[in-house]
Amino acid sequence: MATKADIPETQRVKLERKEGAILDAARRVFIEHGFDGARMSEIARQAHIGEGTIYSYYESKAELMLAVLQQFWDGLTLEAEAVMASTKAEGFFDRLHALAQYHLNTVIVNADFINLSFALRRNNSEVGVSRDHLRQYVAVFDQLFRRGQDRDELKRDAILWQARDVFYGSLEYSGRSIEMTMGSDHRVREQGPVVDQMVALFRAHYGMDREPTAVGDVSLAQLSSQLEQLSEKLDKLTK
Amino acid sequence: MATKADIPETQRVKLERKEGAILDAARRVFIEHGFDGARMSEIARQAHIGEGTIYSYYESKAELMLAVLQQFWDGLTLEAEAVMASTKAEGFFDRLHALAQYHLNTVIVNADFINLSFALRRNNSEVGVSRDHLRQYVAVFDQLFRRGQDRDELKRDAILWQARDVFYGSLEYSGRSIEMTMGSDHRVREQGPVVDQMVALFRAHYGMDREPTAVGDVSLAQLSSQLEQLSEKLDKLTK
DNA sequence: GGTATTTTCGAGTCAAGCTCAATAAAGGAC
DNA sequence: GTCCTTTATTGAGCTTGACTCGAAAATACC
Repeated sequence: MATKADIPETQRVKLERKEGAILDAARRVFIEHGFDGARMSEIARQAHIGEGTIYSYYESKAELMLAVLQQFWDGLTLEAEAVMASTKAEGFFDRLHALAQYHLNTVIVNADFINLSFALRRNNSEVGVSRDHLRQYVAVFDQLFRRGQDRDELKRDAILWQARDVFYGSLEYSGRSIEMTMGSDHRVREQGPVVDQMVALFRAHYGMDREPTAVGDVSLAQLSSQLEQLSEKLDKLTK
Repeated sequence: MATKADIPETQRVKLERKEGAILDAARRVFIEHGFDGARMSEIARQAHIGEGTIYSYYESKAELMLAVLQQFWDGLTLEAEAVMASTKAEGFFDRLHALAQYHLNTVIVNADFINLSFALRRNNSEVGVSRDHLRQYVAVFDQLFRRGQDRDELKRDAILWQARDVFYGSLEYSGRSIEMTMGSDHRVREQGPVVDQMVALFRAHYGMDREPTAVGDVSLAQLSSQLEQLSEKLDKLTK
């Protein structure tokens, strides 16, 4: 098989356009019917090609789904980055709030795709969303968190991987709880408290202690230490 | 079809034994080959029955899988309760540590079953692990948490649902990270820090404020108290 | 022992993923 | 433009595996 570079431009473009049509049709059908419910014949019909043609682009139904999922995760990453870019507020916690809100909603709306991303690996050996795609997505959080540390809004000794696990893990779990306990209509109402509480947890646990009394360069800890030393001196004095 | 109560004891016992054999065989085959990879013929063979017989016990392959999953979650609940019962330490955080360790390991070892529990609902309409089974499992945590509040080890105003989401969600996410980034061999090594950090987070965020020895976490009230003690000492000295 | 009922069975049906030989389209040489 | 080579497309058919169903075996009841 010739590599892409060997094929003239027009041909290559045409092939990629067709591949895109297949991918679009596949995404629509997978979203509507799920993985098992989706028919290859339906995907072919919607892409205006023969059923056999799909198999000259993708080895199997599972690999086609994989391609759809990777496109999906790439889209999520771009959207998350867009959310970060469009957030007017500069502070860490405002941005975290925006990211949490976006992610929780995403998790609920796209629950089936997200589940499939992890379930596929099991069912079909060696077929799973690549680690890189997931890493790229969570990199949005990682960057935000590190920047928060640089700006002294977060503790320096905060552990990034734990914060990441808490953030994405808790929101995913909350999302599942929300969609399990209520119909698809009034989901939005319950998302607020979840996001607020998540931000509150981060502020309390990873945020810098912002005591209003810490005037100048003297911290409360230093004051406390000084007091203890003074107390010891007095103890010696009185004996 | 006659109900169970109408059938004489011997017959009922025999039928339930056969149903158990099917369930056992199904669990083995599902674990080995996954849902799609599992063949109904293989399950029938291992259960020493005809393939058609399965369908007089379970409507479909998906429903059989559902039965296996429910048995699986029931087992998890029992094990979690056993872990709580066998933990010698009475304190909340020691028990939480034990539960976190158990759950993280469970999530890693049974990742495929757990994923399938949520993925199945999507693929096959109306087929999913019942909310009750999941609720029963997380009830172990809920009970522990409430008891911690009763014993004044946890803040009274701590929000149970958030703690639950953080606990199970984060551990599940951490488990996925662990199994994605390393082979099946040395998983145990990486579980320690995850569990420790989870307990530390709970101690800091949900736990009652502790003694003033904690550096960097000194409240104004504590400083005030120290000052008052010092003042008393000075008073005695000057008399 | 005879009959009614229930349970078991596996060959057959059906549906869907996938293959492949035939066909069409495109590219290149002259 | 024509011939030939190479590549892309196609859908009828193959294969596989979940599921059905009529018949037979087992069981219950009298």
